[in-house]
Amino acid sequence: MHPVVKRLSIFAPLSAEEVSAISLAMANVFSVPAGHVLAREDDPPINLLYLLEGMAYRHKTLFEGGRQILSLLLPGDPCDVGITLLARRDHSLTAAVPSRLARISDAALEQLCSNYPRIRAAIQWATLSEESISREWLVNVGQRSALSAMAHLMCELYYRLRAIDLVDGLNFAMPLTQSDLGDAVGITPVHSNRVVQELRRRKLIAMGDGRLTILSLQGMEELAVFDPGYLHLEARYSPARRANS
Amino acid sequence: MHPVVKRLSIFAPLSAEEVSAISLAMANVFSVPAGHVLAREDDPPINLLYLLEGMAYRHKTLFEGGRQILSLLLPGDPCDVGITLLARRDHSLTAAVPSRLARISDAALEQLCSNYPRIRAAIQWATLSEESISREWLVNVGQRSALSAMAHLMCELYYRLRAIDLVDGLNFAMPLTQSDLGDAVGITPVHSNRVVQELRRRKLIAMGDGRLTILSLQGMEELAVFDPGYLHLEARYSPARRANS
DNA sequence: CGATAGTTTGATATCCTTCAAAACCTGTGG
DNA sequence: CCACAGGTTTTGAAGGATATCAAACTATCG
Repeated sequence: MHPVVKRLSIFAPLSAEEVSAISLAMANVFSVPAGHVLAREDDPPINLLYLLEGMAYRHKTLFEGGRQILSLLLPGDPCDVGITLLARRDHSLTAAVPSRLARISDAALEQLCSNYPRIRAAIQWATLSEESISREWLVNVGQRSALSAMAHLMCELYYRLRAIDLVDGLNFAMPLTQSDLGDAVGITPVHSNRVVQELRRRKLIAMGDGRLTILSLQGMEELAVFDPGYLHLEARYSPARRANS
Repeated sequence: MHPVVKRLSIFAPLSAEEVSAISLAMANVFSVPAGHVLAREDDPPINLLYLLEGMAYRHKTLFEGGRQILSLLLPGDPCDVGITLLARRDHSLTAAVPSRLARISDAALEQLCSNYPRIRAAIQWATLSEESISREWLVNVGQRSALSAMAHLMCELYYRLRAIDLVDGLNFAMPLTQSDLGDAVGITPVHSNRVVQELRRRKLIAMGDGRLTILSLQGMEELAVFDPGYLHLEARYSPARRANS
């Protein structure tokens, strides 16, 4: 299934017509190597991208070398919805692994959305859930210990990848270096390494070769005090909700 | 001028008709006392609010007492655009001071936006700029020292309030307690106090009685390595940009 | 006037950073 | 096949920033 369809289907099932409209709109596909900078801070905001395969991250780099990873983009995630309303980009976007993306023009996206209101809603929903994830990251960095924050990040990745069928049991592709992980949770690469080692020592994870295995999901969730609600992955139109309205 | 109009006018000047349409749509006004919880985590997302006067903040509270303030809302800021697409709220919203707000139904807002496309764009822009601020907060908490982060937050407040004409020179209303400020930059109330004292000692700020004065904007900006670009407050349709397109 | 919230202070503990270097891994060119 | 370069992981030692704990002080308010 098309990655974007897969992603948006979490929000609401899409009709065959909607599915093919999406595939059609995402025709302009290209590939980039690992480390490729897709967009740079201060660039004029022209690219509307959808990640199809691989992984990318938003980040900001500081004065004296510090770097903060702001969010991780997984297959099907929209990269910069609506960004053309801003005068310039406030952060960069780079591919963490060799990735495939689709470029779509502002106009074409608007066309797609106005033809298919449910697609508009689904894309808005995807954007809202990315914002929710950002908020949780702020909690991660501001309130949790390094160990707990790292475990939390790994749990998040597991749930997000599982939702788009990209996990194999408790094992999944995780191409980020320990430095990258550190930059995501606001710690030093050296400390990131020690944290990863501690997780290994506790038999909670196994990691290497660009893959991560969660050995004890329960153990990780307890350590992180992880509650997947913020990912908004439950079916939006669940029976429980329907009963309320 | 209506606070929402003032806020949205930063994006683009609004016609008299658009101005009165906004005022009309925001007719359902109510007041809340300081500390009033406007919406709670896990609540069903029904309220669409606009802050008219005062100050509010989004926050998450943890297991064992920790609290992270996720963002500050100033007059004219939309509170929860689009949130009805989510099954439940992932964070709480509370008023920091006695505040006035407008409640507007999902349908009425959609009506307003579809009648006036420029208003839709302006609201989207306001949402995008709030997201940008959130990203900078992540940098604040993850990468800057407590002193630098606190200075950064104060600079941000100054610029945001200035943009909506709520500063008096370098002095403005800042009703947050030192604890609140600490929860915004991810530090302890005790440390927050020491940081504030250090800023005072360096003659960079004066603070008290619910007001903050920046004594040296340059000094604060240097300490924070502050660049207001992420606030996206420059006129969107500036001569410089027009020349490009 | 006592109660409650916010601010301030001091002493001590701990988490995380910094610095420096070694070990390891992978791809490249000779 | 080896040597080498560059990036990543690992280790150790030491310092610094922030947390924690406990208590005093200040202001505000009914």
